[in-house]
Amino acid sequence: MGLAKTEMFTDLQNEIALFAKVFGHPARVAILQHLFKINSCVCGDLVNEIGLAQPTISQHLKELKHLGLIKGNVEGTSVCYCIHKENWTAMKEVMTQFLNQDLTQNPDCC
Amino acid sequence: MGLAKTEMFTDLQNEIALFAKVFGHPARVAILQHLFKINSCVCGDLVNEIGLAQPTISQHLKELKHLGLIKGNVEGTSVCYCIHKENWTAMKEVMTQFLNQDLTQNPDCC
DNA sequence: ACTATTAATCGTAATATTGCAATGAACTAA
DNA sequence: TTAGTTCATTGCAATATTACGATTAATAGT
Repeated sequence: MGLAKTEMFTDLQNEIALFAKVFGHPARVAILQHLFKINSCVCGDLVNEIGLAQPTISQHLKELKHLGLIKGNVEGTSVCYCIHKENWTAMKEVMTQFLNQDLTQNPDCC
Repeated sequence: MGLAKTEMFTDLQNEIALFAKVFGHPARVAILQHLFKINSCVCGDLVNEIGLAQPTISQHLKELKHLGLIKGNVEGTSVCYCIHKENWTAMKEVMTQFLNQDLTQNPDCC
């Protein structure tokens, strides 16, 4: 199949899964880390920084942009990318709530 | 290809990606949320709770167990699953650091 | 206009993921 | 032992993802 049955889950569950999925590839993790690290926005330096071909990086950037986590600005022939701060913060809120579910409630059973 | 070139990324980047990947499916998100919610540990109630077939749930549980996020105990004919608290906390630490990268540093560029 | 540069898109091959029917393994109860 | 229950595993079909060469589109410089 390879097809997630999203209709049987809540909006929140699907939202968490979508965000998590985009972090589920080390290249996208590396791209985001680099965008956080570099003071100015970066364009195709990412292709050199990360060792993947230009079309591959472009594809990963597209996915990140599609989820709203980064934004890109055309500057001449190059494109400048950076973190979309508001959306990142909103995403962080959702993911943090998921990660911080209460562990103290139940005694260990297994 | 369909094959992530993990060797060109850091251990941390790969670790984040692996954790994120397992959260990248709503069924696994739902399973974890249910394990957090239910006071006692759950076995095949998950099959009823979530609307997927038994082999499918079993496969998702296997992935969660493989990453160490849950543990399972055989109890007669049924198997009791619950969150692996120590590992969950360790994972949360890694993911939280990734999510909490500093946004205040750079001015918006785009 | 011509060329170079940069990045998106297209097309395609290789691999991974998802879902389930069928089966198997382990235990329980009679 | 036999039958029933529960869950894991196997095998397979459908779909998704990843990666990149080739091409295209847009801009800049000459």
